[in-house]
Amino acid sequence: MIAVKPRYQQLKDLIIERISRGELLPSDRVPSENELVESEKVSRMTANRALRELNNEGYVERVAGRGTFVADYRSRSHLVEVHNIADEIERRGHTHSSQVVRQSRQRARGEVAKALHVEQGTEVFHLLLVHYENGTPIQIEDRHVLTSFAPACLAQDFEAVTPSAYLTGVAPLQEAEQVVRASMPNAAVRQRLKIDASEPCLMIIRRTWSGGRPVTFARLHHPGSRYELTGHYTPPGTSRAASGDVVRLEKLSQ
Amino acid sequence: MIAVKPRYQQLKDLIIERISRGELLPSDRVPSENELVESEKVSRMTANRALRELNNEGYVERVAGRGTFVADYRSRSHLVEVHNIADEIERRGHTHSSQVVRQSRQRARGEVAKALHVEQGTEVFHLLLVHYENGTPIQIEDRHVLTSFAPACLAQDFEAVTPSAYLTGVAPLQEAEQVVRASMPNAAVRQRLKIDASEPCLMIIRRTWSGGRPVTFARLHHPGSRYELTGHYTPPGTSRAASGDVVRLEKLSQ
DNA sequence: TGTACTAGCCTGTATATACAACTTGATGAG
DNA sequence: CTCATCAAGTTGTATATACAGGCTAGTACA
Repeated sequence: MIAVKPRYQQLKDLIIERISRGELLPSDRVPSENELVESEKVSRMTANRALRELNNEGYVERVAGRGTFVADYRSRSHLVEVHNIADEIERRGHTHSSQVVRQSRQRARGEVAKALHVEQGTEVFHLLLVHYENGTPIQIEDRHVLTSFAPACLAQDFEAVTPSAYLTGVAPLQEAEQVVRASMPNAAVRQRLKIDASEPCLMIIRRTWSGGRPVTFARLHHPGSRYELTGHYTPPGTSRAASGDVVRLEKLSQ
Repeated sequence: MIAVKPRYQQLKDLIIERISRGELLPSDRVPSENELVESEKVSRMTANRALRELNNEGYVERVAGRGTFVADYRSRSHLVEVHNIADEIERRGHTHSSQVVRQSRQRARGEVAKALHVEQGTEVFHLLLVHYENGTPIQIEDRHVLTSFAPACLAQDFEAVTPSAYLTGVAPLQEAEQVVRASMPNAAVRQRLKIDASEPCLMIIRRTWSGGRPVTFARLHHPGSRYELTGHYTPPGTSRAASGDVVRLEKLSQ
């Protein structure tokens, strides 16, 4: 990349950088167009383009007359919508509860180490939870988290705040990758989900990145009879408001 | 909506309108900025903004020095990437083949009629295919298509061109909705997929819209042991090139 | 004290202008 | 005939300027 980036892109990168290093937090005020004109020596139109595109891309919210503000991670990334099962359940008007089965330090082995890009034997946090919808088990969350990403992980009460809600608050999750498959669960999973031996599971294996490296790796088991994923796709640009749910994955009511 | 739309938005709407009514087809040339300056009496910067945003949104492709062209439906919507299993398979360097089990007219009943928003008993096309990857069955495609959407459906050779490729060529598919679930298949499905009674299926139920109404409804069955869905999510605006695969669902090699 | 108003900041839009870089086709030299 | 060059059209970027309209805080007035 010898080519010099255009000025408006440099401005965007500058602001994204400040956001992702935590220097600018959600709802913080971003420099106004005129402030950027001053500090970065650009014309107002260039500053306008940078902020406008950051707005379209969901990084910031702009209010005429007030200013530009860092968008909440929640509204920014569809990732979050995908993540928090408690929100999903409550959006359906049901009650969510969860039970922490394990919350410990563990040495990453095999698949986990590979997924998180760490050496075999590196210490990571291990969380094992069962999520319930109206008292019925709906998800087993088997999650590994990089210790450096969320050092306070062991002190959290994950029955009060789900891991994904907590992790989302620690830093913006910038990229995610997931695999969905149908499989027959083993006896331990069956027992925790209260399903019989003939029922398949919908499994989601998800890795999430922050700051350019994978920070959590989760295996989610759902009873096939009680959980499905829905996705809705609309073409880009139908409207700004709708762009937030280019991808929405959630359980259906039926 | 009493408020008058901004000029650049009017230009965008104008061009989107021409595209969606088929007046402008993929790879057709879109009026250049200077032509819009002339015909629409706007400044070049306004025309530039309209075309630039249409480019970001995937409606058109712009090439400096050549012009602006209507984007291919394929590259425009991730929907298509989701759709064509033949492309998926070939991208992995494997060979795709398929067998048409049924290709007929049928009266829509129950779920099908409901999904396609038609009266019970309305005639629709019914397609039943088995797709193979290197000779191994990988998907059963059970699809219903609105007769008005693709009148020539019965004359097609779907072993040569997959239904999704064909339907994509008929008109842009503008919206899609899908449900993914894990379920145990019945004997007929098991037999066609050559799996035993203990293996679950990954089922995808997908509806696709064009011109504001659902036009096809598909139920796709995949053997759980041989097929998984992967999705990759990146934050918007990381780069234009990457925005095409905000969502990419494809089978993993492993 | 309370209310109305206004000045000043902010975003949103629109225009005119300029220059760079790319592409294509035409033109002209060899 | 072939190749180099050039002109014209295109996008991409950047600036300066202007005006409309939203929001807020502080000021003036009753």
